[in-house]
Amino acid sequence: MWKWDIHPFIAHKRCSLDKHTLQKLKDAILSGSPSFFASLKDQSGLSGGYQPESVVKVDDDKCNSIKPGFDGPDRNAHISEGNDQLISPAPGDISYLLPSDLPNEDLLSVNRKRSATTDSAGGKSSKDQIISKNGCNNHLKTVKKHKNDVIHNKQDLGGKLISSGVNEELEDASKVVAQESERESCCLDKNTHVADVELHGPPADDSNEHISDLVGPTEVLPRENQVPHFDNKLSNDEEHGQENEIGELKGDMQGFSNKKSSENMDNFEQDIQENVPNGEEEENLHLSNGSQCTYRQDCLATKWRDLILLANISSRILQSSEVLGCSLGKQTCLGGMEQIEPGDGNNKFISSEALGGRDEILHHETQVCHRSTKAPNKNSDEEQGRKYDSENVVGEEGPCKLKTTKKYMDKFEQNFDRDMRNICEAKDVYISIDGDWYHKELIDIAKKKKAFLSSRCTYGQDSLATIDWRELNACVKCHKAGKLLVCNTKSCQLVIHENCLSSDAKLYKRRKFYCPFCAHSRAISKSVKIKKKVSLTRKAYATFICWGARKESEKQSYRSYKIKHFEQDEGLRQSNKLNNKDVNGSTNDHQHKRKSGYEQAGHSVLSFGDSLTCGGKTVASANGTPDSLKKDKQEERNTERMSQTQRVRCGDQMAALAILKSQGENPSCQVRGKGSEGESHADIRSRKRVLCSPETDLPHECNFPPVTESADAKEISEEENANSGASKYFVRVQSHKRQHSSPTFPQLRRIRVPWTTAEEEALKEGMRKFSTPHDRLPWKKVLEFGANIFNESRSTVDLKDKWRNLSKATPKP
DNA sequence: TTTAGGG
DNA sequence: CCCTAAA
Repeated sequence: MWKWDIHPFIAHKRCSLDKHTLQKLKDAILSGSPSFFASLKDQSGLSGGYQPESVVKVDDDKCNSIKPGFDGPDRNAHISEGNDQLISPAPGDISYLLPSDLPNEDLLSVNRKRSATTDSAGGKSSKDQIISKNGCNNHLKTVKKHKNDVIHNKQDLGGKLISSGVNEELEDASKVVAQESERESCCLDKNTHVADVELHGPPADDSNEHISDLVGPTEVLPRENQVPHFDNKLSNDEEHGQENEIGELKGDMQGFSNKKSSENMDNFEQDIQENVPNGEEEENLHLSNGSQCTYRQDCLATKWRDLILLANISSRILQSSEVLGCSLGKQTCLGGMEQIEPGDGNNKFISSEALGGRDEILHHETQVCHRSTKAPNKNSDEEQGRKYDSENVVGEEGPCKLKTTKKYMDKFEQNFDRDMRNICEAKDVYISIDGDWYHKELIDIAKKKKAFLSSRCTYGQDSLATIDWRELNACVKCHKAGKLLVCNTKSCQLVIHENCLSSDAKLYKRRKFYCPFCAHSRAISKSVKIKKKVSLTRKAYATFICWGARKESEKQSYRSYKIKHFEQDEGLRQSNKLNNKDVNGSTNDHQHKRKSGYEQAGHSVLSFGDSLTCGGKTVASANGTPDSLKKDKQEERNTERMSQTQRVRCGDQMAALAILKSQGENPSCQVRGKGSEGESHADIRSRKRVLCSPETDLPHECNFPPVTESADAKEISEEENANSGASKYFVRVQSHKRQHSSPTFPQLRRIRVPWTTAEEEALKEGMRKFSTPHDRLPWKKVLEFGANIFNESRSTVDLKDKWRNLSKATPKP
């Protein structure tokens, strides 16, 4: 009996026995031999053998209150025996709050109270007042008052209690308890009591006693560990001595500590009041007030257990206080929900929700209590069953607790993970993209959502499991049906009334409604996408600048050659196929030649390719889409034509690098490319190219396919040629900025620019002017001479070649 | 860097 | 047009 709840017992008795018999039983218990109670105490460890008194007691109170119904009663009995007056009034009130302590007394006192509103003739004035005023409903309030009163009384009247014959043990325990209780206002009834005590002043013996009685040995320790925070919160005012202990515990439950004790208390009280059903109370009164008390106590105990479990879980899981708090609240909520009547339950829940955090817990507890009260009459069976389940869990010794806790924890984690996955999947979240921020944010949302949903679970369901509110067709917030907004996210089960959104409903579209969680995470995802796009465009921009800056110069051809070979021979990814097609059709000869050339050149090409792959991003770049390839081709060609100013290029390149760096790009790629190229290959020129060529630097993410010279190019050039002597494509930009080029692959071969007659004439003219017999032909001078006439793409080499061709065509014998 | 020359 | 080599 001492091990476990008295609930079942009481309930059973309640149902099976008539009032008279019950009263007898009560009396018997109350008048039970002290030794018996003493033994209970000893065994339970309440009296002091076991645990650190202070700490243990508090926990015990809560825990024990639930299970060791006996202890409470016994002790109470002791107290009550001598002090009916004192005890019955005040204790009775307290008993509601406190689980086990008062059961017996409660029975008596309560009965008295209710049956004869002014039962406690001997009771203290305060007590009497309370009782008489409030009756059953006031339990909570009364409790508070009583607590206060009790405290005061005890302090003031403490002598009475003591004198009344309260056990010294109790007193001691009570002291300890009181301290603890102060700390741990979290405890259900006790909380209120404690809180009151705290608020009002130093804990009184009475309160302590009650608490101590309630406390059970087994649970004391665990709870302490877990609950500490509560204590801290609540205990702000008066518990300094316990700070040490508390401090230890604090670490665990930070999440809980946030709320304000005062608020909590107030809410708690309100909840209690609200929760206590009048009718039920009356019924209970008839049966036995004591039983009610016990039930409450049990409930409280259950709550307590839940809290502990939650605390454990929370502390272990994620270390996120928020989550923990939520989960706790949730569990508690569960208990309350099911059997509470719609009206009461809803109100309670809402209020609790609004309060959140710690308040929630308290409320839940309250709810639970409430439920319990009702349960006996209506759904006693189910209720009891549930209670048992929960209680068993709770009631188990440390190890068991751990087990269950673990179990819950695991479950919780699983659920959480699942939810996270869902959320992420549903929202196409780029978790790993740009740093941790999004990731964290999304996870945080997921956590909170999870916690939120769990906090709405009903008692019967697995507290840690997620409830599908869609199926329930009930508002997540108010638990009522009606016109509900269903979150558009598939994996999201959130259903809520528009009115329950609390925040701007305008934010949410009715037709395509996303719950606040999903909406926010979606928004984040969007921002991520946009950000990604920005980064891409930025890269492209940088690349563009880079390219523009890049100097093609005469070596341009060289590079393109190289690249071409690279693509062809290397079979550069998919792009090759396309390119090959085009190339084969139009420029077979060239390819072959180039191929051979490539071989001769050595592995420079290969190395180039490697350099591209540096940073691991390159590979992707190789793979391009055909369309993009074509587009890019032109651009690239254009670009190449234009380049000729190295200095400019270098400057621009630097700028581009800077940009890339600013983006967080790893410039290593560029560096690497340079290094590897230069070192591994004898071909200086190729190396130069690599170094300078922005291509290497280009972010491959752009996915611009490599451009291959193809029939298209020819066509284009020809067309242009037809249009005008000089094609824009070939414009050699001497200014700093070149025409844009695609950031992709280097162009294989520059576009052929047919010579115009004007150019030919200029060439002839120039040659006439500058050529000196027996001297090297001054192509450079000629070029400069006709700079304004020659196509920008013309180089000295071109002039030479052209001249040669002209000479061939029209040999001057 | 400029030129010459082979392809 | 491209590429290499020599000056």
